Amino acid sequence: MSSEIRIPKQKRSIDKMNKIVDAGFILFCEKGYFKTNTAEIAKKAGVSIGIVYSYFKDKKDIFFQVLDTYAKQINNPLINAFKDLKPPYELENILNQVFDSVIESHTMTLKAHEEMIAMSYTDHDVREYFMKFEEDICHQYVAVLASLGFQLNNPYETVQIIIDLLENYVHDYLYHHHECVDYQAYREKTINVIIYLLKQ
Amino acid sequence: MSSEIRIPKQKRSIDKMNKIVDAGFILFCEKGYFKTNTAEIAKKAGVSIGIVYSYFKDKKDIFFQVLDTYAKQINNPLINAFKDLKPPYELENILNQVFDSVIESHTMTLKAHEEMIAMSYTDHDVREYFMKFEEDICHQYVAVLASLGFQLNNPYETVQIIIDLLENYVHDYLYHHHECVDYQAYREKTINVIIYLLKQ
Amino acid sequence: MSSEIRIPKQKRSIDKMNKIVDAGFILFCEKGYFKTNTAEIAKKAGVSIGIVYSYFKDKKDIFFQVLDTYAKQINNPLINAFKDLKPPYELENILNQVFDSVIESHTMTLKAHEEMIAMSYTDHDVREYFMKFEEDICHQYVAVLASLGFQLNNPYETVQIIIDLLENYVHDYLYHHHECVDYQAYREKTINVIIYLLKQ
Amino acid sequence: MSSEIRIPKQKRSIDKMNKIVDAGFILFCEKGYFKTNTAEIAKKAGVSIGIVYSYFKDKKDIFFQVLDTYAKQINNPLINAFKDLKPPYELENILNQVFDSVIESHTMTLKAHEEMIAMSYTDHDVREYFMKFEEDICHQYVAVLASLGFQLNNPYETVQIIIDLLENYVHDYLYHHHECVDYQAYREKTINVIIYLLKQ
DNA sequence: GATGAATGAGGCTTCATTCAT
DNA sequence: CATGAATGAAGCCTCATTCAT
Repeated sequence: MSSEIRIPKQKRSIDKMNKIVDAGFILFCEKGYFKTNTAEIAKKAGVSIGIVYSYFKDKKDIFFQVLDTYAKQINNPLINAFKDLKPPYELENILNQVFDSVIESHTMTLKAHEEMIAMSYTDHDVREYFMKFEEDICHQYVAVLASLGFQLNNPYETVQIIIDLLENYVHDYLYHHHECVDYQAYREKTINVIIYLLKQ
Repeated sequence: MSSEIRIPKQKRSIDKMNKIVDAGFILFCEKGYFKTNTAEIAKKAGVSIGIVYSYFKDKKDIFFQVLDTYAKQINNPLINAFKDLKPPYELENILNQVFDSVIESHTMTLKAHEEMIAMSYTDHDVREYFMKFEEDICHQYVAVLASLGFQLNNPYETVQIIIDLLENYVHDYLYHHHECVDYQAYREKTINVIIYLLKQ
Repeated sequence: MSSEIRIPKQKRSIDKMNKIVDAGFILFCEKGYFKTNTAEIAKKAGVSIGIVYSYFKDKKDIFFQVLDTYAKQINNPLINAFKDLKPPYELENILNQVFDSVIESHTMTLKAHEEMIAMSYTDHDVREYFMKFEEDICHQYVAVLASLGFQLNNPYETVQIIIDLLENYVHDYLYHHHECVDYQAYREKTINVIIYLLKQ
Repeated sequence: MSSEIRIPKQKRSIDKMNKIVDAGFILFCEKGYFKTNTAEIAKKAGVSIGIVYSYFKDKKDIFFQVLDTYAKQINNPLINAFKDLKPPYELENILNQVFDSVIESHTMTLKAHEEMIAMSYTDHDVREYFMKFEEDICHQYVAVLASLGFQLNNPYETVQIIIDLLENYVHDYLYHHHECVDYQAYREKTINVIIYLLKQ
């Protein structure tokens, strides 16, 4: 009979869980899931291995909690970008703000994002989680765009393309950085295309 | 140090190498690099573990050969798509053929592609390889488009966006398949955007 | 990188370390370093392989700890031999006591000594360690002889020769045992030479 | 039925055997027996692995042949040193010539000697061989000294000590080189002791 | 509850030896 | 005869997980 996983209620317990998740987040980002071991996570979290296994079923369970945390971190900035818009409210300005906001939040979580994707290719459960996450984002975007007055004929498809364009730009900009590419022109072109899509 | 890596010249040796690479390819796609062990690769290739290590320095070396094989598989179809064009030569028709061609070749190698990306996040050498590969593709596209008479103001940036749009579509279509998305409309919209980009 | 080497503080842990070192000591003596495997050491020590690697970085690290233990075992008897001297304090009597003492301590550690030497030929680090050890012994002998009132013109060189003579005798006596040699006469002759050296 | 070991008669075959033994000699000296593998030996000898196993039963068999070769190399110079003596025939001069001769031949074979000793600690057969070798040397020395007119009361024991003194000096001089030792004084003292032994 | 020592299966790799060509 | 590709047992080491204290 293995001991049950504790669901923490007390503040101190929640603190500990968070520390473990944070440690996992950092290490998974730095080294990837398979190259990170649980002892390291425990050490970085400042707790014992035993504690880790009293809050989490196994290593993968830690990963899922990290996923959740990551999702919240990435999710809010993206959507908030629209809510925090500053005038003038023309599309290009809006999109530039969104781009900046996404770049900022990605700077922290890009490696995380990649590790999640990496895992999602290999692990069925992660994949499931990830796809649900992407759908949520998609729905939120559609709602935000509707609230901004855009009446798109194929909102989900349009939003999917826009998200992809945005993600690809940010990704390339932050991480890949091919030498042959002028990233200012790249950004302008991407925004231009998004505007084209939104105006249909 | 001690044991040299054999570079096979004889047909039978090359066959054996290919079998190992193929086995690696399949297993890395199915289970990911870290969940595949060398014994499995040897077994699936129908050879002994020892022979694997006489052709490859280590497990990662197998992965690189798989990368190479994959790169060639994915590379040629993409470019050939333009060469095998059938009339009528209008842009939409051309792009539809390219999409079909890419979908077809990806069907085989999608999982591979994803595993490569996954690895590229974690492993520096793989990343290096992958970025060089992506740049090559980009240059080839630019050349093909030039030969087709397109005079783009920012060719590399435009091609980058086009490739991303294409990849994202194919990727989502083959793998993610979000329920809320109409993939026919998604495709049309994507092609429409690409045409918009090429007409600038 | 990942797994830290534990430095045991608790008695039980130190016991376990000692058991591993002892097991290593015995096995290295019996079979030599290269023919002893880590699983054997663990088994003889009555612990799991894992625990071996939580106390020692690798197999060679075990060897170094064995070296240390051995050095202490061999070192003290040698020097103590002079301190435990019983009257009459004439040189021949003293040397005979030293010979007996060294023979006694060597009986346990001779094979160890040899394995150390063997390793020192092959492994740079072991060699370094061993030479330092030999120098220490040499200095201690010089000090002991000085404290006994011997005023030698070339103390280090004399001591080096004496140590070698002593070691060779003990070694041959305990281990080689050539049939043509009368070991009583061999011993007397050796002591005679040492006295000759000390009287210069 | 494993194939018989070939005993080469033809010149070409003997050449090949010698090449293998030479390669083994060099590699065993450089890296030690356990860190040298048969493929390396074959390669350095310029023959195929198969050839190695047609002349030698196994890896250890190669080692024994190396031992033999080494023994002859080391043996002859030692004894010849006495035969090649140049006047004036006083003892100190003679011994100095012997020392030089031994140093010269050891310079080549010191590492070999050490590796042999190392092996002799671990391997029973090697040990047997080695002890026989040492006894031979001893007998030869006794004979040489007799022919030079020395009438020793315990010839074997005396020679044993002399050989040890000689070996230790050469060994320390060539290999250990402790900083605190003046090797000229060390040598003079050693020769002085040997003379003392021979005059008894 | 908390700790971290302990376990041991399993992964990667080497290499002495054989044998088909 | 000669070759060197092939084998696979065995070695070193890691690490997810458990459990005695």
